[in-house]
Amino acid sequence: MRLGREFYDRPVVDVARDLVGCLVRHGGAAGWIVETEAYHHSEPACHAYIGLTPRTSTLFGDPAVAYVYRSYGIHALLNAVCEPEGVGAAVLIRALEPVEGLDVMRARRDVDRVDDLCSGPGKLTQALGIELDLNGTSLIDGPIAFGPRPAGAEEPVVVQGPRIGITQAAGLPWRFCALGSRSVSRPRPPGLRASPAA
DNA sequence: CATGGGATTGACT
DNA sequence: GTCAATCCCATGC
Repeated sequence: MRLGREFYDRPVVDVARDLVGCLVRHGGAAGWIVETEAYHHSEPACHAYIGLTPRTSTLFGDPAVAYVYRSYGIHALLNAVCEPEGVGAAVLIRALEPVEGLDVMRARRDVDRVDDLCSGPGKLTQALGIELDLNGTSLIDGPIAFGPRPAGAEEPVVVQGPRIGITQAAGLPWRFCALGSRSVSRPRPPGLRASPAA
């Protein structure tokens, strides 16, 4: 079962929050989303901020499509395009908790520890076998599948904080994490300040 | 056509 | 904590 087009055709921050706890499947492996970030063309951290170019055409296109791009020359990062056509917005999938196909993930990543398989945006694409050729493919009937949290599964406690690894618009609290997951890309979840009494 | 920067990771001090 | 690796593509000459 997959999330429908209407799930993505909404404000991108809402989609980012609601994706935490959902399932991603590709290449014989799957994991629960435990960390996401929202990006929107109105703010400078988003690739779509510069406007419509060949690179950003996926972001401005139909929702329910995968936006995959290369970061730092090395890593493929997976996003789900949101909001109506003409709005450049997407949710970056930053971390998963491995659920299925652990052996395939280990073979692709060449690491053993479960917590290291998908605990970062570049790691999870490698673990799932997602590369740039999947940019622009449909999330409705394409190779990458996003599924809902199973009925009856416990709803994750989602904490919200500032996005990671960016310099522009760093103050926007558009990052969402499942509280308590050991697979988030940064050890300390946002909102949990290890603050001794001041 | 040359250049520079980036939504990262892993290795090393 | 620091730092290099390395590819795509937007921008500028």
